[in-house]
Amino acid sequence: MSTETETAQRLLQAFMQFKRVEWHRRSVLGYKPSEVKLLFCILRGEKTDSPALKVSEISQLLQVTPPTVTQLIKELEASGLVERSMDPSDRRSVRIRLTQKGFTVTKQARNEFVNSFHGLVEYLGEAESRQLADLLTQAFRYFTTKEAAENRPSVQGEDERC
Amino acid sequence: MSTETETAQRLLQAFMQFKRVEWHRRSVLGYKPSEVKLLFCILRGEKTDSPALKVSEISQLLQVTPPTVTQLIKELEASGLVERSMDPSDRRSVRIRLTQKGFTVTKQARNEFVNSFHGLVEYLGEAESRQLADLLTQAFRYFTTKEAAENRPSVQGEDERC
DNA sequence: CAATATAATTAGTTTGCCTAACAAATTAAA
DNA sequence: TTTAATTTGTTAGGCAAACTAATTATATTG
Repeated sequence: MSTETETAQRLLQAFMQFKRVEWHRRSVLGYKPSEVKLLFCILRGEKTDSPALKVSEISQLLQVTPPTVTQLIKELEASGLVERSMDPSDRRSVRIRLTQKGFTVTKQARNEFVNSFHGLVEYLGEAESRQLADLLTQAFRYFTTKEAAENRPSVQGEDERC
Repeated sequence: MSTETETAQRLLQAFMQFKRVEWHRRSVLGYKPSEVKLLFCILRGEKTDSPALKVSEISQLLQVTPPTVTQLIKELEASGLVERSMDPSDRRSVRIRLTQKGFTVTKQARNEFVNSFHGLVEYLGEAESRQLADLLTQAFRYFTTKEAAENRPSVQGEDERC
């Protein structure tokens, strides 16, 4: 077997085994992983001084369909972490922002996550960690462009993700 | 913010974005990803000259619970890709092996996968690909030992995976 | 203004996994 | 040697996270 094929198999193995890791599956502070991800996304969106994110924007950032976002927001609203508000300039749009409680919880969850990744950085070493982040990002690009090419021939743009 | 925290955040970002990549979600040859994974596992198990894998062994290799394996095997059996057979030396055990059709399909699916990873190796470069595989494996170890430590204090062994 | 397009939601489905409860077979104990 | 405990696999049922299709409300355009 060629060296390149062997490397390809090693990579495949590594990805398959890694996919099972539960760093993202565990609930944080009693909220579901998907909810936490949405909270992170909203927090990021609020950093900019533009108005709060719309459902459609969140959908693009998280790369999930609008119904998924609506569902998650309903849950988070019920928990009192986010608020809906109508956009007066386009009353079809719904702006989502964190409540005070939501802000606190999100920050807390973020801390937990970053801390656990602190551990990983210690384990791998600073330089290796950076390299891993870079390589993963490159691999991500490879797969997404490949998928895009396969699913929707000749479509460009919209590569912003959360 | 400290450099280490910044690196931790970069890693976190990289993982979160990568988690969404669909290299594993796409169905292959009309079979569900989870089914294909199981097929790979069985193929691996058959390489050794020991008897065909038992449900419990597959469960350990794939790191899923036995009911999950039973379910998948039921599907694969219905599609005629695998066969159950009783182990005469312990009639509780069920040995799983690929049918001729199953063997063909599995090989084909494997080729598809490896080919797509060929592309990744070309994209990243040989050396970088190897390093990515290594770093992912290390990260995998970090997370699994961490999880093990958190969930079941002081348990060792059984680190073989598929 | 009528037709069409867009934003969000509702309803229902799929995939992948889980836990709980159990039957059958095996092993250990009385 | 029955009885009790354990192991192996299965069934049943459920939950999380995503999807598609259809609906409602609002905007935009011919």
